[in-house]
Amino acid sequence: MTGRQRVRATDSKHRLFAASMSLIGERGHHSVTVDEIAAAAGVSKGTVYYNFGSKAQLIGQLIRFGADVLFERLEAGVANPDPVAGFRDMVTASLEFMEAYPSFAQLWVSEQWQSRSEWADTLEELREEIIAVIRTALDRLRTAGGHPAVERADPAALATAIFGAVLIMGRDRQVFHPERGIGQCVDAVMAFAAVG
Amino acid sequence: MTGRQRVRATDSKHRLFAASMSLIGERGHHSVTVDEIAAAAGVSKGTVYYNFGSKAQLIGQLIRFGADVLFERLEAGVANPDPVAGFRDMVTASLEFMEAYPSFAQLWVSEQWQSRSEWADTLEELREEIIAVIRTALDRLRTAGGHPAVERADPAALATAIFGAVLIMGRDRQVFHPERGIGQCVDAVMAFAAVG
DNA sequence: CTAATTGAACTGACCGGTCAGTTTGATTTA
DNA sequence: TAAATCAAACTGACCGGTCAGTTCAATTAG
Repeated sequence: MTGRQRVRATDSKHRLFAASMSLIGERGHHSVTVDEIAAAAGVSKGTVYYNFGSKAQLIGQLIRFGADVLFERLEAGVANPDPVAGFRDMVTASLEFMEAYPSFAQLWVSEQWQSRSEWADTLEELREEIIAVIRTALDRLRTAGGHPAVERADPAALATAIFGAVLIMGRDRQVFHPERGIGQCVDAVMAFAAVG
Repeated sequence: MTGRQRVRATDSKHRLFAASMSLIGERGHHSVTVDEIAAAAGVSKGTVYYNFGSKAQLIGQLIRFGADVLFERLEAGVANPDPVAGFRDMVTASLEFMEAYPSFAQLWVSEQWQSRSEWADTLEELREEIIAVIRTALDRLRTAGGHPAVERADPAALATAIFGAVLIMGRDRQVFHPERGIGQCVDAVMAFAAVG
């Protein structure tokens, strides 16, 4: 409870978080072992279990942490009074987030559409929230007018398409096209959505 | 090597293919065991190894099989003389394919962006080919004119965005929104791409 | 006859999880 | 001020279950 005791614990947790983040981002959580994570964090295996209880809980906390950061960043986009700029901010924030927390995108892409996943419920909730945010941004574009593409399609389906485009765009950048700048990706999504 | 021998072999292979397809599509290849696949195919475990050599090779053949079918279907879209209709056909064919072979989408989504994957090379090649097909369709839209959104953005990035939108759309349908028709999804992508 | 298949037992590597013991450093005691 | 105490933090050897892959004698089918 005192400050000094927390120093070691917090440090280990952070080291483990960081190690998990990069290892899982690169290779996926299935092929990363707890021993590897511990080694990469410069900590013993026991410490992982002391701090997190299980591999699944470690990943669960990783997801929850990532979700908090993501929504914090998305809010900034929603806050922008200009609908088009707000939309752009939202897309940019998403891609920046994926760059900063690569394992989040990896986990999402590999676990979201699997019923048996440990984190299926958390991820599904999260997905609904994100779709809701996108729909809000689309609604604002729609009421602003001048965006026929946005006005035409089923809002839920359109939001899913945008979500997919951004998610895969971000993941693709990380793995295959690191030379592709975030701006370039944002432009492609904006052009795609014909709201540029 | 003779015809009659192939009859039984092919039958077992098909049964195993079909079983793998649905099990992996539902739960992901990591959580599906060889014993389960054999049982679902109504075949002994030994037969799996007799016919495929290993789990990885079974999945590899699954991927190659799926790829063949996919490209066969995509060709139909590319063949359409009208660029817009061709684009629509391409998207429709992709979504129909994903519906018919759910594990393909599952494998893709969970393995494509992972360096350590057994099938990384195959999947990467495949991805390049698909991006190329999408770019061809986009080029035709561009030369046809009247699609400012398509003309504006970086072709490679735009193709990736479309790829992502369709992939996630299809997977989302399978898992979360089976009530959403393929037509509805196609409309959303077309509206998104502002080529409807 | 031969290729294909069966099924059941077996191997062994891998890996998540455990736990008895050790380290650390702040606090108390004499 | 130095020894004793304490609890949190940490260690790493070890355990046990799981599962891919093997083996093989027996069986079936063309």
